[in-house]
Amino acid sequence: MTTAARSDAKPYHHGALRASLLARAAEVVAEQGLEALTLRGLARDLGVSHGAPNRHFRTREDLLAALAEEAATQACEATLSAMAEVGDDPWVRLNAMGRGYLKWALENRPLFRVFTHPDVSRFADESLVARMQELDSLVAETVRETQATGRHPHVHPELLNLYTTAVPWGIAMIVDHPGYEASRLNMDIDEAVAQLIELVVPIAGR
Amino acid sequence: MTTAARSDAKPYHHGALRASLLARAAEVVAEQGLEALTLRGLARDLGVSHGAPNRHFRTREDLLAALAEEAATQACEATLSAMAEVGDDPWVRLNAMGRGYLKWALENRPLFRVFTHPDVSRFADESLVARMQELDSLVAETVRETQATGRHPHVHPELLNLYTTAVPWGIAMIVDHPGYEASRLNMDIDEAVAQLIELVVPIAGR
DNA sequence: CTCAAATGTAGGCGTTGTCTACATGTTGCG
DNA sequence: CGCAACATGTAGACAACGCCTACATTTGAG
Repeated sequence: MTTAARSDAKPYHHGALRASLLARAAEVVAEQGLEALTLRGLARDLGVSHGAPNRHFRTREDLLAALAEEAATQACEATLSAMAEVGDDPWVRLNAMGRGYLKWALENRPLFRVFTHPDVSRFADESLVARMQELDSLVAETVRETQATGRHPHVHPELLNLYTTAVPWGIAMIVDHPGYEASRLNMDIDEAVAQLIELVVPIAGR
Repeated sequence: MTTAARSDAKPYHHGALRASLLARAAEVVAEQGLEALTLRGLARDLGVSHGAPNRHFRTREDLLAALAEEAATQACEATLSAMAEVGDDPWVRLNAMGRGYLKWALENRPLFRVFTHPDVSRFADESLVARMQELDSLVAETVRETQATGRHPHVHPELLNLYTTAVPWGIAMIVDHPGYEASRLNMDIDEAVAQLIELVVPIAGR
């Protein structure tokens, strides 16, 4: 189908090739899986030569790392901004973080799928890993505070932390997995997210 | 014990190439990721020619499907046999299924990683999908029974089911993810699994 | 024993990632 | 303005890969 710019003469330079590569890459991963993502395929889709992507991503792994970076940035931002909107009660804060993270994951499935993909996060660079660990530490600290105020006091702290973080992660993964019928979740997304997180960090009486 | 079972001279036939391919493939996926899995690489590792794997798996996807099949079979078996060891109380049954599944996942991480891998389960054939859906139905039915006897009665049934299944899945995914320090979980695995599942389906007083 | 089926080998074709040399726009600076 | 450095895209090469076909060797049923 040769999607090249049919109208006028195609300019020598694409203009925004790096951003276009990232956008198209997220689409391809979401639609056909990570294995279907090829630099040459992206180049074809965007109407440039097969070597052009090399100017922006020296290797395929560099492209994946950039995708993961973008996704992780958004996920952190969603989690932290949700936290910033509530007060100091650790239960309420933890609940808000869970809702913010899960809602972002459900509303940005292509990007979520990218950065949870085991073969993408493997290529994450240092700055990304550091940022994710910062978020993990914040969550772990908040989990500790909830436990100190009576949440499952008899459970090993690391296990409680694992359980708490596993729920948004697992839910998003399952809903995102091929084979899950999205029709099962044709309810209001905010209500669904609230009900789900309430199971993990109940804040009904607060 | 065939004529040239083992000796200095390499026999013309490998003898158990199909099983060896699957075993080595699970190792490679676990150690280097799915992208590092190549048919030619497996052939080299096993000392056969690059075309030999083609006799057993016509395409690379066929190999992945066989891997997923093996993993799903084991996961189902672990879940169902755990369920068979307890009585009829749906809470106890659901708890046992969760423990059986999670324990299997934690003790068979390479295989678990294979069949939860988004680009592997994509290649699952019909029989595998059918078997997995059978297990899902059984879990969903048990979740419904627990809810009918007082477990989170005000939550949307599909959401409760999602939450319940997400926990073992998410925990195993997180522990399995690159970057998680396994040292955090240097406790008895049965005790850890029991504490985790108890958070989801408490059976303390039963 | 005979011979067909099963299994492994060898080579070829097209695609991919990535390197290098070259071409073409863009920009900073006198 | 002119022009040199730079950024970006093109084109060709190479090795590795999946997968196909032709051929070689072993196994096993009759």
